[in-house]
Amino acid sequence: MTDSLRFATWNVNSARARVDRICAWLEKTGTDVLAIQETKCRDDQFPAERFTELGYEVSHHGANQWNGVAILSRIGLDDVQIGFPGQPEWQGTESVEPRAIAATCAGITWWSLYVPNGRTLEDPHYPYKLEWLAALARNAEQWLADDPTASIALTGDWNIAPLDEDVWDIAVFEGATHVSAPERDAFARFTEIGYQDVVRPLAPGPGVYTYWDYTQLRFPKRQGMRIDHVLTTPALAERITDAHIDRDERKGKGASDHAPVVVDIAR
DNA sequence: ATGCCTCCAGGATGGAGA
Repeated sequence: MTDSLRFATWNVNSARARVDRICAWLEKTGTDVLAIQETKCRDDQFPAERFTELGYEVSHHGANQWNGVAILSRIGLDDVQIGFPGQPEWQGTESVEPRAIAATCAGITWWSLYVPNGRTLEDPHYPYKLEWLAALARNAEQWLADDPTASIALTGDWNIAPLDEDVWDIAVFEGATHVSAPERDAFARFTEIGYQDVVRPLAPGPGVYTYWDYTQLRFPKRQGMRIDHVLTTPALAERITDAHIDRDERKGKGASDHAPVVVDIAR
């Protein structure tokens, strides 16, 4: 029993291809709760037993080979929420994509979010991304209004670099998604309603990233993006004792293109 | 050195990621 709990979020880029690495990482780091994005599988394909063997409870939400989110917890996993009220549907479909799941673990509601990519500024996925974020913000604002002392974390792959220093060369991203003003405004909305980025103060940039493209030697060249974030309510922010990005996990054969983002929370 | 992309479905190669 330590005096702090370890929570994390990680876009694993396939749960099935990454399960050995995920298990090794959980054991090595002593992580209590992990939000996973891009599991890329159906519920029946998710390697849940690999995690239950290690003492974790598991909740997964997936539909096919795209998206997919999960929560693992070894300190209790209650009140699972699949998606959020008003979560937009992708156009032309009648189903909501599996991009959001939450569970309450030791009194902390930990969301695993996979924000739509956007693709290009002209693509229909771009307004979808903005609508998705606005709908999430409306819920997040209401949760805090309902209980100003709530311990809620919005974690995952936001697909937004909030500051110019969050990409290795802002000139390269001229006219691209992830850095556009509407996306940054959509992200800033969460701080306006009271949520705080609890990682940046403890892992300041420049040159601090959570994602490196597989191509063009982006990782060894240190050419990455900070697009995975942990935003919390004020009551939870007060309990953060440490935070870091586990850059080493991006190394080696079989790595995800994202690194885990880790937050330590006082009991 | 941290190293030239990887995942999925399908059964070849193309879509998606960012």
